[in-house]
Amino acid sequence: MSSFAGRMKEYPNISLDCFDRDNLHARAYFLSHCHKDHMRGIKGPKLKRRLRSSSRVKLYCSPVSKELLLSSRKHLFWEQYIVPLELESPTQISLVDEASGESEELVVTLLPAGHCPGSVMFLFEGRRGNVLYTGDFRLALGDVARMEHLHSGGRVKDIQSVYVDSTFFDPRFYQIPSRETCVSAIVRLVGDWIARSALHVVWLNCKAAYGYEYLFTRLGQEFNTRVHVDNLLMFRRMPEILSYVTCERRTQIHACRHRKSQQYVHGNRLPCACGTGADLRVLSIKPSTMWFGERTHASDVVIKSGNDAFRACFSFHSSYCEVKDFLSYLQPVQVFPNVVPMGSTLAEVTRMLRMTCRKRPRDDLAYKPLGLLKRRRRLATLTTAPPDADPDSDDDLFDGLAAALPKKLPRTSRHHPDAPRAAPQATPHTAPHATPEENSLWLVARDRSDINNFMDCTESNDDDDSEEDEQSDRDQTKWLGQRGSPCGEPPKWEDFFTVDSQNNLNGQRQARRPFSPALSGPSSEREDDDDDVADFSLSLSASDHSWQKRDASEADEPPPSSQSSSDFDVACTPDSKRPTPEQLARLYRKLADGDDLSCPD
DNA sequence: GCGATCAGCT
DNA sequence: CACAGCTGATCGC
Repeated sequence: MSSFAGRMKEYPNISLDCFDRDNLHARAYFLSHCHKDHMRGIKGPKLKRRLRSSSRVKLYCSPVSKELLLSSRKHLFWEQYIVPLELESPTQISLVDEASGESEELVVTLLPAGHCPGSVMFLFEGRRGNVLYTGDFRLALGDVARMEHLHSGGRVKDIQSVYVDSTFFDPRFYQIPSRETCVSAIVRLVGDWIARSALHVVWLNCKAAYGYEYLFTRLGQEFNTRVHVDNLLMFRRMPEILSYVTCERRTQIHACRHRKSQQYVHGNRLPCACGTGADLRVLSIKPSTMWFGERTHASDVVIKSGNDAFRACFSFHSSYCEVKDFLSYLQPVQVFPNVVPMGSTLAEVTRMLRMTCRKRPRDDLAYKPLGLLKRRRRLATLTTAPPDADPDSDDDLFDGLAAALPKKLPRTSRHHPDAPRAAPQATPHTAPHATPEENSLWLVARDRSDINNFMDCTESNDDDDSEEDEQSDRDQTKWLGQRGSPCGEPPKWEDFFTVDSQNNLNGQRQARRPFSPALSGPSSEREDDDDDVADFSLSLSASDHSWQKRDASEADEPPPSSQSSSDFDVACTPDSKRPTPEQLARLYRKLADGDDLSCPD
């Protein structure tokens, strides 16, 4: 749950995801997505008065969030104040103080966040630096490198602060199975069950208002059916979702809810069939977050939790590993947590986030040639040499550090804070479906952040407290220990998927109840919502939604890598090229021999 | 009567 | 495996 108070220190005249208290005086509002914990005060009477007395204040959000927000009558008063912004379209905004007339210019860009329909991150660029507010997000490893608007001139933008979704920024939540793995597991579980008979139905015990839609659409596609939900109104302009959900109860897949859902399902009845004695076999699936430690061998993605009941892994938020990847890539000057992870403290999460930051302000650090490490600077695909570096000087070698590094570890220079930071070019960090060879190179590329992390931790010894040193040591061990993969050995989530239909789904027959015709009667009080949809068509962009249907041409592509939790079609970094197999083979030979990698072939 | 806040629950 | 959100009790205006 977000505990972000609404304002960023760089731009205190705007408020994000919070609409009460001090935020009542904001010159502009931003809504990252339509979950209630990001809408505090959004329908408050004080805010309504403020809006009525202002001619300039607006609410900026994605077009999908606008639809979702306005689908509730309580929020209709916002309609004239909402400015929907397309994703990845930088927009200049004037923040005007209506009393004094003073104005501040700001450029905002919405980036896909992968949390729920319409969810976005906000990148602000203005006089006080570039600041990224992530809202809630689930991005896979490497996604950040493919976001064009976080780069400029082929380099990562200089980010002053990131206000980050730290829900799972705790090593306990080190890895969470990818979105694709989880959905595939649920699809298989559902398929095994509903194939048994027309009376075998599935109930998805979903909690949040939005976020499960890509699961519904995937199930709808797989089984050529629709998922029964309570209300369609909010999706009326979203045909990609709408065509896979229904208010008609006569379907085998349900995500309907009822105040006493749990007890009805225990009685082998669906929430929508409460009070009837339908002779159904209901399989209950509760999507819930499952996580695995750094060295944990991930177990099942679905777990049997009772008679005809399963929990299935599902996460709206990035894992520790994914958040760390995100921040290590951006290297902001500061990071602030939006959430205190369960069982942690604000101080603890803040301390851990600091380790992903640049260690010194860009203006304060005089560049030190990195000696032994500097040669890696010439590995053009991975790093860019600082402009003032002398490539032939062997002064100021990090001898001690070099000795501490494993001999065969691929080495790279640390980014000079003033140096341009290269966006990945040929790094398969950006390749969603890498071959084994490409994957290996990707691991090399990943080692850049791993080693930077090592360097950062090592260098922090002289200016950080001893407690932090201990943590740094632990992190060094962790990151070096898992070399070969961004998160240890690449987990093959597919291998851990062990829904054994024979063992798990058989042999739990319960006494059947008399079938009730109620299920085939009028489907719902709101069933005619189905008719409301024809005259709208709000297109969901591919980069905005993971449930976007894939082209037929993509059907034969290999499955995404194990940690690619996001299914977004984020554009590749401009000008990137894939290395040829020959180039890769040469590179691996050199790596294996510990050779200098910088010499061109 | 309404809103804010919190505990309890799922 | 812990997210997101509903319900009900309590308090203040």
